[in-house]
Amino acid sequence: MDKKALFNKLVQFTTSVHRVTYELTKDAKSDSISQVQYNILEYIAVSQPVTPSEISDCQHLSMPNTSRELRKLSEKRLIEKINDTEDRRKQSIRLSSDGEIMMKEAFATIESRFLLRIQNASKEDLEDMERAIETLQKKLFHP
Amino acid sequence: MDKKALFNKLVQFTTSVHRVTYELTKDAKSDSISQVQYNILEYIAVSQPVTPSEISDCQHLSMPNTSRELRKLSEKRLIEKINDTEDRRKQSIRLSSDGEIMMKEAFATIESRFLLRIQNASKEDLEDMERAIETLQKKLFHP
DNA sequence: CCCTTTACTTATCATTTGACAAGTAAATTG
DNA sequence: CAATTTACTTGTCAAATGATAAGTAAAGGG
Repeated sequence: MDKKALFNKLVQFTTSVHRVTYELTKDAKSDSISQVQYNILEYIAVSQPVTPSEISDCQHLSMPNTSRELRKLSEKRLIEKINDTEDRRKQSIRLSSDGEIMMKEAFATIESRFLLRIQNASKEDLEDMERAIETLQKKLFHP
Repeated sequence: MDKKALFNKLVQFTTSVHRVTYELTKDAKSDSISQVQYNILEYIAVSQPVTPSEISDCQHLSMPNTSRELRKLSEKRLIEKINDTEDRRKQSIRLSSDGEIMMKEAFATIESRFLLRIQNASKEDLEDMERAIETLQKKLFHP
């Protein structure tokens, strides 16, 4: 098996993944927040509690810009900042109840589109997909 | 197999794909062009010749914004616009020789990082990955 | 206890991106 | 051939994003 050929398949594959991700998530976010703000909320939703530094690292945002966006999300009552009692420089960021509701709705939209996409898949197809995802996650998209 | 469980695996998986894509492509583009401009060039590179309308559709850009970015890329001598002889409203967009060189370099950077990532994969691993990609492409990320 | 580092904030400015209104020119259609 | 549609352009404006300088407050280390 040629590694160059695998690379070319990967390029095509990631293009497909990005396209499908776009289709599943298109307009799933509320109009009241920007794309970057949505990305931050999604990250918080799956990893909470997180610190501003972690958001900065994982979302590839500078600390000043992270701080600004978190302030906006806080003003919109979508997140809560809790001061760390151990290290008072640190903050703990969580979704507020409004934030939880917003993200729950977004995920529900995305999931329903996903279910539509695989509606015709057989039991065997689903198992194949699951195995394929695990293979790639382990052998190619590992950390 | 539970479809909800598969959905959760997919969410994690696409996050991984996006992360690895970021790592492979980070700083691969020249500083002289913006991210959107790079995306357009990448699309042209793999699909040329293309029309401005196709770029607009596939890159999710309005026609006015597509037109502006193509003008900038043209001014930077990275693409060439050729008027269609059949339908004189249409244009055919291709990479210029400078554009070809720029994209060739970018792809070379990305490919070398990819090779580094799979350097320890066995022949069997590579075959597993290829099969997994084909499975997902066919059953999940189809058009 | 000073000095340095870490975590985060504030302020500011430039660039990029997105959106809309209006326009041109060629093709198509009735 | 007039009216409509298609393909693309130009101009303009606002919002989002990115980058940098400077500052605060707490923690850590000699």
